[in-house]
Amino acid sequence: MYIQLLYMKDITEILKTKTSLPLAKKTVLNVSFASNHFKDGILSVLKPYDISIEQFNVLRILRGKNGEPSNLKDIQDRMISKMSNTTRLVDKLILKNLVERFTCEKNRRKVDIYITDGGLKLLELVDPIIEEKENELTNNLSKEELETLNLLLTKMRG
Amino acid sequence: MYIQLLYMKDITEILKTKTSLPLAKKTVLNVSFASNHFKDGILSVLKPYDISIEQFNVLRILRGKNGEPSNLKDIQDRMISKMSNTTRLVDKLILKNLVERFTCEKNRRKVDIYITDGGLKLLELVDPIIEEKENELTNNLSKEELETLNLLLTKMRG
DNA sequence: ATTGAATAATTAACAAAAAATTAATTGTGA
DNA sequence: TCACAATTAATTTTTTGTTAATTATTCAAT
Repeated sequence: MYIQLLYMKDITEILKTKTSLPLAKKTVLNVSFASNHFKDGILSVLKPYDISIEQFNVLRILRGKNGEPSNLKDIQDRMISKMSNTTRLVDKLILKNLVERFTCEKNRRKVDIYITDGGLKLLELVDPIIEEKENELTNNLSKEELETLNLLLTKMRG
Repeated sequence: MYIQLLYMKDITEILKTKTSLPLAKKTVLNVSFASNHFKDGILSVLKPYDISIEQFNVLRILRGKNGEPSNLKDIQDRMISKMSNTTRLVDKLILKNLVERFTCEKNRRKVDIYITDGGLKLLELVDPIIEEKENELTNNLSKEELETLNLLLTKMRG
C-alpha cells in the first residue's frame, strides 16, 4: 500500500524533539496523540448538552436494552470505567432525569436501571452530531486506509 | 499490503455490540482502546517508582533542556495535558526532590524549572524498562506494519 | 439453622483533569 | 507617561476518575 503524505507534521515535530524516536515509542506516542484528539472532538460535541463522554456511553448502553432494565454490573462490563464510578455516573444521570433506578426484586443486591424518555430524546438529538464529528475526525484517510488502520490496531492488541 | 489476522477479537466483540459499526466510529473506538492499553502498560512499569506517566514526561522534557531552565508554558506546550495540571505536577515533583522551581527574573510572570540530580538518576533507571515495555506492547506488528500504522496516524491528523 | 464465601453496589479517601479565577505584564491611545 | 484593556502565566476551585474498604444480600456446605 502506498500512502501519500504531502506536508504533515511528524510526531517528533509536535513534541519538538531533536532526535528521531524508536519505532515502538513513536507508535505509542502517535496512538496516544490520536486518542486525545478524538476525545477532545467528541467532548466538544457533547459540551453544549452538559453531558460527559461516560454519561453518554451509559445512556447508549441503556438504550441498547430496548426497555429491558440494566444493572450496574451489566453497564460496567461494557465500559472502561470502574464500578464505583458507574454508581456516581448513574447518580448524575438521575439528577438530570435521564435515567431511573430501583432495587431489583428478584435479587435485592442488584439495581434495575432504566433510561427515561428524556434520555432517549437526548440521544436522538446528539447521535447524528457525534457521527458527523467522527467522520470529520477521520476524513483525511480513505475508506481503504481506515480499514487498514483498524486491521493493524486489531492485530496489534493480539 | 496484506495483513494476516489469525484469531483476533474485533472491537465489536469486545464491546458486545450486535450491529457492525460505521468505519469512523470503529476507528475512534480502536484508537481509544489501543491508547488505554498502552497507558496501562506504561503505568505498570512506572508504578514501582511511585511516579505517574505525566510526571515522567515532565522529567524527560526537563532533561531535554540540558541544564537550561524550563517554564510551565514550555512544558505544557509539549505535553498533552492542561496548564492547570502542570502546576500541580511540578508541585508533586518538587515534593519528591526531582525538580526545583524559582521565579524567572527576566519575566516575573514566569517560573524557571530545573531537573535535579535525583531526577536525572531516576530517568536513567526507568528509561530502558519503558523502552522494553513499548517494544512488548507493539511486538505483534512487524517493522513494516508499524511504519504503516504511524504513517496512517500521521496522515489522519492532517 | 449457621457459618463462610461470593456477589452487587455503595461510600469514602485520594488523584487527575477541566474550568474558572487571580495576578502580573505588556501594549496602546489619550 | 499614565490609564486601562488585552494578553499571558500561573494558581485555585470544581468536577471527574480510581482505588480500597464497607454494607447488604445470596448461595452453598455442613
